[in-house]
Amino acid sequence: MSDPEKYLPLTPAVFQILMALSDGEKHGYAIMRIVKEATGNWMVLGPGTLYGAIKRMQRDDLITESDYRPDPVIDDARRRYFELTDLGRQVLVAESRRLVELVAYARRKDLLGAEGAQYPGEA
Amino acid sequence: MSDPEKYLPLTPAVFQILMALSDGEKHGYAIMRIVKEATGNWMVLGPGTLYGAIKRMQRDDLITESDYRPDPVIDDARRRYFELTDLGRQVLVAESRRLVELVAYARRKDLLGAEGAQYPGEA
DNA sequence: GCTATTATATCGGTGACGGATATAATATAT
DNA sequence: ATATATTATATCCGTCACCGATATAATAGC
Repeated sequence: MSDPEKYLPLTPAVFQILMALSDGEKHGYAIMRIVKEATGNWMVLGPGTLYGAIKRMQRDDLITESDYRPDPVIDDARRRYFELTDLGRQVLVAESRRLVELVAYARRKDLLGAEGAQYPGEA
Repeated sequence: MSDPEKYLPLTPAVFQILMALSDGEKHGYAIMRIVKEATGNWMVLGPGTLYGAIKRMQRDDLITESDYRPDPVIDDARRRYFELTDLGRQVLVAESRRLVELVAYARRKDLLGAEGAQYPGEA
């Protein structure tokens, strides 16, 4: 029952990979596309970053290789599918909460406008 | 007029140091204490991290050494004071906005409870 | 005067990132 | 049928941030 907090803060690459897997198993190349799309072409994972991170995340039991296979008609034997472990999901939630705290901190420092203030009418 | 976005994402250490300096110049050791306090003893910058980061941030023109001196009665000649540059503040704001986007992304993925939802009554 | 704290600085190990390169299967176009 | 682009995974290596250890010395408190 290792404490999810011990894995924080996540690197941007690891955070995005966990996010990409949060709604179901996906193969490596799909993760690449999703991260690129989710960040508006801002973060582009090269193969070195992607597969290096995947290996470390497996080692740390954040993700695991699943035996999922799509419809054989559209399957591609090369693909390796990965999914979140329970720990991986807990770590992702913990990191998300940490980010919420950072945003609150930034708000206190007046670094963000009134836009999206927690409570309308707030300073 | 270099684009602040080019410096993102910030490392956790750099982000916290910029935050610590956001409301006025401070010397290195004070930054250490503030970061520790602001993160609830969670992030503790050792001297290697602190002064290494400071050197890089000066090189990148995010902070600059100021000639500020406190009341000579309580001054300490050893201290070196640092302050945000205009670029440093812009980068800090840009990073804060990036974090807001990440939190919104996490909300869309249902990783955060209803707690602190942007609009009460929201899904 | 002795000791703890304050304050800055450097060094070296560890590890993440990211470009380059490689290989090959699958899909598309001619 | 064949050439080409895309999909997909994998490794290597240079760079750089982090971070503990170590060092030095001024200041404050006892």
